[in-house]
Amino acid sequence: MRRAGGNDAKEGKKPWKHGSNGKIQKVSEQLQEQRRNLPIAKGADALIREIKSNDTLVLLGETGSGKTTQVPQYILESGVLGSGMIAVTQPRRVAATSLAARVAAEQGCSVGDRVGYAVRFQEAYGPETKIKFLTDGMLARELLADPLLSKYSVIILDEAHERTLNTDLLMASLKGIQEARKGNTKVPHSGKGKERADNSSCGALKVIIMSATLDAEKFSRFFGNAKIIYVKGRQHPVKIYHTVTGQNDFVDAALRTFFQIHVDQPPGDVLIFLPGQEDIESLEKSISSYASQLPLGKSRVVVCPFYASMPQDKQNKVFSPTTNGQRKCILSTNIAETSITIPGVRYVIDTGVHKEKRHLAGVSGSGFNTLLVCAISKSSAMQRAGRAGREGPGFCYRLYPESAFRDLPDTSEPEIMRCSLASATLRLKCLQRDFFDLELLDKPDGSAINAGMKTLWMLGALDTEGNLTPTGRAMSLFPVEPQQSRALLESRIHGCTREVLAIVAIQSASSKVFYDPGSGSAADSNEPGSRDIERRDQAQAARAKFIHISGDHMTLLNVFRAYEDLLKSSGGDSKSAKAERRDWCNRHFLHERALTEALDIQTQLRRICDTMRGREASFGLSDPNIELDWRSSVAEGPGSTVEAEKVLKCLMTGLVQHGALRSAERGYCPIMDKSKTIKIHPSSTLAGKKFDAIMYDELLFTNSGSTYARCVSAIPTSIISDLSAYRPRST
DNA sequence: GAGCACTGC
Repeated sequence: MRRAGGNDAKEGKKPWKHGSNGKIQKVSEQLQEQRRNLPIAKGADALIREIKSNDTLVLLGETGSGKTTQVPQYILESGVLGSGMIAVTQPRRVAATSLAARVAAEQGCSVGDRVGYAVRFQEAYGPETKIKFLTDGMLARELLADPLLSKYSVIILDEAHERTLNTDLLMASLKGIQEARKGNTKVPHSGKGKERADNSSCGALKVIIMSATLDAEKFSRFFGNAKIIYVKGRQHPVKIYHTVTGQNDFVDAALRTFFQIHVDQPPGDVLIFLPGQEDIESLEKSISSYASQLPLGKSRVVVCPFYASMPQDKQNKVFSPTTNGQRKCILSTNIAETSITIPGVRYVIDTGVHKEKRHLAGVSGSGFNTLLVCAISKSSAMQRAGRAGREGPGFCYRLYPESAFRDLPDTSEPEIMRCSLASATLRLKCLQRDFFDLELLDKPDGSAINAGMKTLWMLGALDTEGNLTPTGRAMSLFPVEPQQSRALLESRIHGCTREVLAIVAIQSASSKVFYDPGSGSAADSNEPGSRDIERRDQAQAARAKFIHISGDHMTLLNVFRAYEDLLKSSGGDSKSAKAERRDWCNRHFLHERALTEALDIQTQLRRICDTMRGREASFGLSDPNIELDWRSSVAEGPGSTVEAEKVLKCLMTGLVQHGALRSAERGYCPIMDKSKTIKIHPSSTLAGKKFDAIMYDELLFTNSGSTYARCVSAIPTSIISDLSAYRPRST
């Protein structure tokens, strides 16, 4: 067990943890009082009766009902639990950790004792833990090691309406697990029905699906008409306005609406939902410029852009209180819709659009992604409006007519229908299941399922019959995309695991490494235009020293190495060391968050390599004498041509489907779909350059109408033939 | 020459 350290900063003071005994008692009484006043508290006894008499329940609770914090405690206090644990899943890490802190406080214990949590890189639970908050991805991983989830007596899937891929897959698995643990059927993961379950040991499993929207009936039907229980919420009323006609230019409409509010309405901050960075920056400029022309005496406007890929210290501006008479105007992407709550918001302006990423399987498995601006759903619109009513009555201005709202789909399409299925298929194959035999709330198209299978076959993870190979089994151990775990396994043959591991770690970090300055600092500049170009030139110059001629993958390796060197010279957690690292990242226009996350991932992957080392034979990997040792490094050393060639060779085994050849008249053509023409994304170090063949992490089709290859490397001439002649093989 | 919503293992 590992104790949490990182979460304390976010929670601020925790008197119940550090105070005297008397103080603990006092805080606890206040908390108990708050608990008793929650809307769900009135029905607690009835709820427990329902939980006792039903295996599965659907709990439909509005925001502010207290369902997530209270239901696990009711179950714990009612004694229905027995010797097992309660798992409560969340789509997001912050939710899991902060809920654990809250519930531990209400229970009067420390996080990690009776109440704990588990998210990637961070966990706090022990032998005493009865309530465990965890991300849905974490429970999905646990399922691979323990297909009956035998540690748990009750599993609560919270925020089920968000329909994340992992929540959907868990729901499908839980149905089978319940049957198996009752002893009625075979073990759910023996799809072919060979074995009988030895399942009486862990007892029955209760499942509670929690949702905030209209999906309750669908969940209920899925679980054989499970009982639905409704819980009232507690939200302040939000008055909603629609425009009379549709708006062509939502940025301009948002600008005008903001100033109407600013001039006519009483104090309160304004939150504007926009699709992406570009619109946010453009609106930021216009609002700042008009605000500076307002007559003196009118309250000043503080404009706060807010999107996930913004540096952390700039994000913090959103949470800092304004001085008297100022009005904050937050320009945000979807990040403020669910992930983060911003205090002080009284007015919401909803453009009605967002950016949506979608994977298209395409013909012949030539998958590519789209990132397009499109209309939101009704539940998104309601969620956005609700952001104005967190602290008091609020107002929501929708920049579309009421008729347009009525035409919106009820909910957005579940992730399972929009993403690549390769990774999920690999996990299912490890449980001897697949998408064809799995009962799901929504089933992806056959073409999407087949494309996922084909990818795994080309990587050598499945054989021609679709059965899991030893390579596939080994790949599944790594919490990264199959393309990357495949490259990692290949690296043992070329003796460059250290290098490939670093690249895989940085690739799978969630935030990007390079920071592209937009107009971020333009608001306080007199000549925004020239300032922008200057900053961009600075960024390019700072980046130049990392560039590797072969392209983005080796460039990422150089960045990662430089950061590792920096850590060696100024390691430690001292204030000055941290400041030095932050300064270094800022000077080089790098996101420190991406680099620290990559370090965490590197550590995690190394640990998995360590557990596999020497056990290659047990995975059936060919030539068990070649170990997967993360210390093995290219003998010729960093910067050598041999190094780049070996590393790129490994990466290419993962990117076999992501190669393109240059045609004289049309730019680059993907080998999987020669009818298509693609460009190298402008963010790439290879943008505008010409090579015979390239490989890339991803193809992205955007509103500009072009398809771009992102994260691109040139394929060394010596191995171009490997690409077209590729046959799946095992490592 | 031109651009990358949000999560998660």
